Amino acid sequence: MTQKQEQLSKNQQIVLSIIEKAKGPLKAYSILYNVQKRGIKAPLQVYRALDKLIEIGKIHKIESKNAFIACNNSECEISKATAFSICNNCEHVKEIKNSKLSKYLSNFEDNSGMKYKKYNLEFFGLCKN
Amino acid sequence: MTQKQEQLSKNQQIVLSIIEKAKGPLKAYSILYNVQKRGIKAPLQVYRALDKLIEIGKIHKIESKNAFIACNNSECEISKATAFSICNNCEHVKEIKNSKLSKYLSNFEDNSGMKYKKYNLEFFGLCKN
DNA sequence: CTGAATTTGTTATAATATAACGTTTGTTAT
DNA sequence: ATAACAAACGTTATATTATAACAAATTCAG
Repeated sequence: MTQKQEQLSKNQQIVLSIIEKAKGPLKAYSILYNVQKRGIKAPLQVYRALDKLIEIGKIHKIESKNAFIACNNSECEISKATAFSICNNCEHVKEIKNSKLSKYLSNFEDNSGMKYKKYNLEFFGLCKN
Repeated sequence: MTQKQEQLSKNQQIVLSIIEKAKGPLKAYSILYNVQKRGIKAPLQVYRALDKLIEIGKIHKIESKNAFIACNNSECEISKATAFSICNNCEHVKEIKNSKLSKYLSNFEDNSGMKYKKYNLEFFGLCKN
């Protein structure tokens, strides 16, 4: 039956732990500098780990910032419905958990008849500053 | 009173016309190759025009593709509420005009109390292929 | 006209991301 | 255990996307 082990590889663990410890989204090369002491030397090693972590939903990419953040949604296995709140002033980013919003967007259909399998939403504003 | 002229500069016109003629989103360097015969030689000239065109809402950036598309929303003066439909297969991209959706998102508030001034939404799926 | 702001042109470089190779490790079926 | 396959690794080079810095030209309100 082959119970799939779904265990992260070494590089994936290293990259994930850095992202999870961070207070905000991290850029790929900033991750790279942070993990060089742990043996990861090349951008590609970071990008490969990032790709995998995104694929399994452990992290998300903030497209408007080219940065990566840990998933804040405990049930998120595959990230196909993501929404973020981004402060234009302090750069703070937070994943929005809102079941009404996610239901609304997951069920959204426009007149094209196209059925959407995935969405990414980024809100911008100012937090209390 | 200074009726602001709001006329596009030469480079801005050139870049805009290329984007408007295109069937889909264009990448910055693809725009550059397309306008070299018209005297624009350097990436920065393209990026500056793009920045301005985005600022005044004539075009939008598709963040997940690093590509630029003409605004499809005649009333769009400043792009602070954008939604796109993206086909994962044929790469077709279309701006979604849906007043219910835009109202819903423009009025969205989460528990953080943060008021959002801008959003960008990208839907992914498959069109008829 | 004049000063301020915007746009331009140009060179160089920064930042982000992937191609192509061969090797190593992990998993599954026999 | 071991062969076969898939996944992850390491490495070098390079592609792609975007901005810094500076000086000159243009536009425009007063």
